[in-house]
Amino acid sequence: MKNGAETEAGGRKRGSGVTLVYDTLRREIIDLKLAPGTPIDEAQLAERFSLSRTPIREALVRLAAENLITTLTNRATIVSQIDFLNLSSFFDALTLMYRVTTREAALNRSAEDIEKIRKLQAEFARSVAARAPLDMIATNREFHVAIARAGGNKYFTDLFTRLLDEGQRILRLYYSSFNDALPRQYVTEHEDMIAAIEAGDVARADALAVAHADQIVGQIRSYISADRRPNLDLEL
Amino acid sequence: MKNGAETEAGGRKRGSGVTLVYDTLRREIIDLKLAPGTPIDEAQLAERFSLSRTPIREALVRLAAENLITTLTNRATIVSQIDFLNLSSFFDALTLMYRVTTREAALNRSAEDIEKIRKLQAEFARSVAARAPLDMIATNREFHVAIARAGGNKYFTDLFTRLLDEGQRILRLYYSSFNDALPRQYVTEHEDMIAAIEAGDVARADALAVAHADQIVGQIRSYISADRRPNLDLEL
DNA sequence: CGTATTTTTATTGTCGACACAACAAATGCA
DNA sequence: TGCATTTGTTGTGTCGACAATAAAAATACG
Repeated sequence: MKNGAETEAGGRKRGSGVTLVYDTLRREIIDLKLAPGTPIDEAQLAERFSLSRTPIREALVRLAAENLITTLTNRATIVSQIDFLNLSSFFDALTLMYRVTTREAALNRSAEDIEKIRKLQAEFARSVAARAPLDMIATNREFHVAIARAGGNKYFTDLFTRLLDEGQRILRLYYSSFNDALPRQYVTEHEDMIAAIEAGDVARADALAVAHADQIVGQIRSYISADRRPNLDLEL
Repeated sequence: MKNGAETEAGGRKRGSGVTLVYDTLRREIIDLKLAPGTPIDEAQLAERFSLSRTPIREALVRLAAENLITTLTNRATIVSQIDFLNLSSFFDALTLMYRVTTREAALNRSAEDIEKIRKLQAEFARSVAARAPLDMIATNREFHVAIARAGGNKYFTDLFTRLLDEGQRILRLYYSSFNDALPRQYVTEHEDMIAAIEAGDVARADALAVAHADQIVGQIRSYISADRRPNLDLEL
């Protein structure tokens, strides 16, 4: 082994290499370990994972399909830029999906669903208490995905997950630089949502989802206006 | 040339092969020329397009990412089954996106948008008049995508397009077997929608979208209950 | 004759090598 | 010096071949 972080080789099963590369890169991109714009070199990755370029390429195609990387034909492929120009569109979409998934959950939740959601909410509360923004973002995502799953509509869950993953990068970008004020408020909002879902109170679930989404959107918006980064990161 | 339909070779540009294969297969799958469950043979496609298996494979990965084909590891890859079990989830999602995109269009439409929409509506009307169900389905799709584009939210447009493409297969499955009663009613509904969008009447646009979606969903539902196919096509 | 086991076969997953395209550097010319 | 042209470099796109795997076929065994 050359060094801990760079070498991930070893006897894997036949189809597993692609998945490993895909999962690893995906995580690194979402966690902003690979900054937007970072060039991706196939040969380099091939060496890192002790694979040929073919499976690497396959993983990259999948990432490109998710719009996590951008391939400039015949030239480079880079980590996709975060699209600050369409931010309000994104927020609209996110808010809508917050609402829809929470409503559906209130309609269709089962006892096991509630249990799962509670467990994830506990994790979320722990992350907030520990003032760990990165964990908070991750557990918050899991919490809402669990709610979407409880709703039982795979199309909604799918669309929502996609949006959350895209948003993950935006969230990390801002939360990680402003980690003083971790919003404990979210914890109680989550508790209220669980109660509304468990009670099957669709209207209340909806209202809470709106409030929660507005909360998050407002917070990010205030970060953005307090920051000058979006103006610098404009795509060219 | 061996025969007209199977050979599509010739001097293409470097990166274009993958796109061609992807587009071609995508269309054939959506048009049900390749029935759900049809096995996909890489070598066979390689020969058909006069390419090596590598670019074919890349196209297949992209189709798999869109859930149009299903790859059974190490064994076959087949055209994805249509998911009749989650049909009502699908209809819920479709209805929601009909509403949202039509609303947004009423808010943000420009004069050019309206022009484009009208042009596509004219095509749609022609297809209905010509009693050409396949054209009707295609132009209907384009009509609604244009509305979504006019809304200006790329996330909504993207999600909606994805749903429409998935639905395309369901629509074709039923419309092509019941092509006696081509619903002329849709044409006037479309006209009303355009009027509401142009007038910026969000509430009316929303109501029309709901009615339109219910219309379509109801029609497909009645086809399904009049048919025994869904019970036969259960996945195993 | 039916079942378990081996062999064959078909097809995928992976590899290393090469061809090509775009950019960068170097060179030639005015 | 300023610009056009050539050459070099880097990294992608494509290829043909090989290895692994799982189903089907063939064989052995009760």
